[in-house]
Amino acid sequence: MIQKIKGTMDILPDRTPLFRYIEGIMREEAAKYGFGEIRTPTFENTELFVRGVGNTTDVVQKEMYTFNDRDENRSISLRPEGTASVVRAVIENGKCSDAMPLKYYYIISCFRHEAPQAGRSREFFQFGTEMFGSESPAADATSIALAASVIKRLGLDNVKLHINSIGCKECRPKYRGALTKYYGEHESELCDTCKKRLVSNPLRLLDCKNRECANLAKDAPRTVDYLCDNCREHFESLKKYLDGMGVEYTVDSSIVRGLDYYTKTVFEFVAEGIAAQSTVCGGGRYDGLVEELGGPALPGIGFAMGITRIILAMEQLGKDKIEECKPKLYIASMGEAASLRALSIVEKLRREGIWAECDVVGRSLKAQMKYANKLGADYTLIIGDFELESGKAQLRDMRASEQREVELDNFTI
RNA sequence: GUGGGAUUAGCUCAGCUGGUUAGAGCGCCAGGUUGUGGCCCUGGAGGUCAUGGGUUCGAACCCCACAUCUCACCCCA
Repeated sequence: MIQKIKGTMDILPDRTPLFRYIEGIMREEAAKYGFGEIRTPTFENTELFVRGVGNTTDVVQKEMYTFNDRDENRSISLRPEGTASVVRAVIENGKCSDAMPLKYYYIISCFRHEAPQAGRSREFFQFGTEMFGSESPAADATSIALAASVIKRLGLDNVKLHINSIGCKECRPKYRGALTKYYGEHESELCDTCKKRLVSNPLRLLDCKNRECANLAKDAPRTVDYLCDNCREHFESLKKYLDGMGVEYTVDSSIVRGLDYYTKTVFEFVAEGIAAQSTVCGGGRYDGLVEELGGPALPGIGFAMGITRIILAMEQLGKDKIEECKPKLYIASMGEAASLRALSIVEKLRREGIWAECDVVGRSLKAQMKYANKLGADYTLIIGDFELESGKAQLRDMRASEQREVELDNFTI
């Protein structure tokens, strides 16, 4: 047989209710916070992601699904994340002239060619938001509060918020310098990959899980000590907003995001007790991105929440069991005439909005009763030739195991 | 991309140092008398032992390759 592509998944009817439940909460919360849904194409010009996500990132360098368009021979890519497309759409649709802020959310699948493991697949689902046009930490706090609200409603008290500030164009180089200097003095103690990172991306040294490196990170210079006045004020103010809004957090100087566009605020919601991919939601501010992609100098902030990682966190708490809807009524029939009648009654009830089922495979009465039981039907109506003639039938209450006679043409359950 | 573990029925797994027709539980289907579910009992269907090579008189079992899953690194949601 032809198998599915590595790192993709089939989600069957026993699991889709959980996805719908989670996505439903995301939509409701987003709406409450004034975010409107935006839908953008699954694929875009490769250049959009190269410029938007950053051409030094692993995501762009080695994880994108990139191919040439059949008739125009241009390079297009499956989206590896959602932000770049939204920024593009906002610019392209002239939304930069609207009243600020602009608030969008989306629930999409993204694609990255990575080695699959727990909480990571090649096609993955995320809930994301983007908010444009406000430099104020109040905007950051609002976005974070929305994410926190979704997590709270899902009952994930094993998920904690970590925040940090990585500064702006002004202060980041200074911090970077201090960090390079500090780690340079301890280069011999670093793991091999960190030695490389020292040159390529020193910020990433901070969250290396290697024991030696993690020890060094404890005494490493912290971003918050190198922020320029503007960034420091912004961060301090953000904390006040979060305090005032009752959003709990811890400041975690090891948080660095891997996409190039982040500035100032960065944050992660981390699930405790999950082995590897424990970051359930990640986001931050990206003040230069809109301009980078050809729009006006519009600040922005957003986050992305991994739906399958959320499910992992829910599973850990045993909160992943979502009750499926059950048919209220099952009609068991015997004989062709009764089957015809069963289908017509079921169809009528369905049009009235009642959930009803009947036999469509030609099972025996006993087997139909078993099936009704398996479906979890509340009631079963039993009809055969005798009932068709008399116009009356037995309606069985499956839970109470009692039955009563009802009019075939006019009965209620 | 780099390592470790795994792959036997729809699902979860047994299968002794290679030895005839590969097993269990659950699930599915059908029965346990004439038109009534859940519990119990009986029976049945269902497997080219992931795939392709190799070693051997003989391979689910040993060797190689490949695929997928899984765990970790890397990176990220």
